[in-house]
Amino acid sequence: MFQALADPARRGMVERLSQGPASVSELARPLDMSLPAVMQHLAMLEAGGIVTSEKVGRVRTCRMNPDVLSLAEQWINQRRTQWERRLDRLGDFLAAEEDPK
Amino acid sequence: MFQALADPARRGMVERLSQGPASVSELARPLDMSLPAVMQHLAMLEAGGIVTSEKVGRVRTCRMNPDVLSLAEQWINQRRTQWERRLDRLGDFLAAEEDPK
DNA sequence: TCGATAGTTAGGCGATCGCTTGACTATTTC
DNA sequence: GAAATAGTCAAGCGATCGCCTAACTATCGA
Repeated sequence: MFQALADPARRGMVERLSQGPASVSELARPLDMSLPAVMQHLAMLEAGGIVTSEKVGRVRTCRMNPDVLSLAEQWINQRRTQWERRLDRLGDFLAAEEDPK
Repeated sequence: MFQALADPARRGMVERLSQGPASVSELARPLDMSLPAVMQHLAMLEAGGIVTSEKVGRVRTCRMNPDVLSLAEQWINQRRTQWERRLDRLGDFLAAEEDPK
């Protein structure tokens, strides 16, 4: 699912979708790339759960799924804060060494 | 840099590093994988700016860089909240339609 | 100084990625 | 119902990924 965010074109699509649903060709328009290529990217975003889509008539409408994004966000946040807490404890320890009582 | 987080082995390394610096072989130990493979993963983490390392004597010590992680976190957070704000506005709009004053 | 330890370089190999073109299938719209 | 529209399937191709082994270098410890 980080996999899905690994490609710039796909991140572009997510940016577009973050401001509202879009059809496949709308997603494709700014992307200088064939439609099938866009579909493949879309498939990866769907595989990662970041995007869902449904087809009505001949147009497929894609929309973002914030839950999965929030999961990714949490994962990163946990690693980061764990590291930062560690730095803080280290700082405390060094301060205590330097000025014991 | 999302690229760097795309592989499970690398995420494992980041998890390990989030609880403190480690040598290359410490990172490799839980990973059922040859040392050169670990080095390649490490190189990608460094390329993505997520990890830095320095060699003293014969051991290379790796540590996490929270800044870049925080950047990724922000990117995700922005897309997600933008989408959620949109949903809120839409909800308000629908509520207003249903009960106009 | 000799051997063990920690890491590095190089080459190779199969799988996946990112993209293309060409052909085809549904839906509108006129 | 013919032509434009919106999307899909399939095959193929070069580049990159993820992994390996083999060979090598640089330190450290006894």
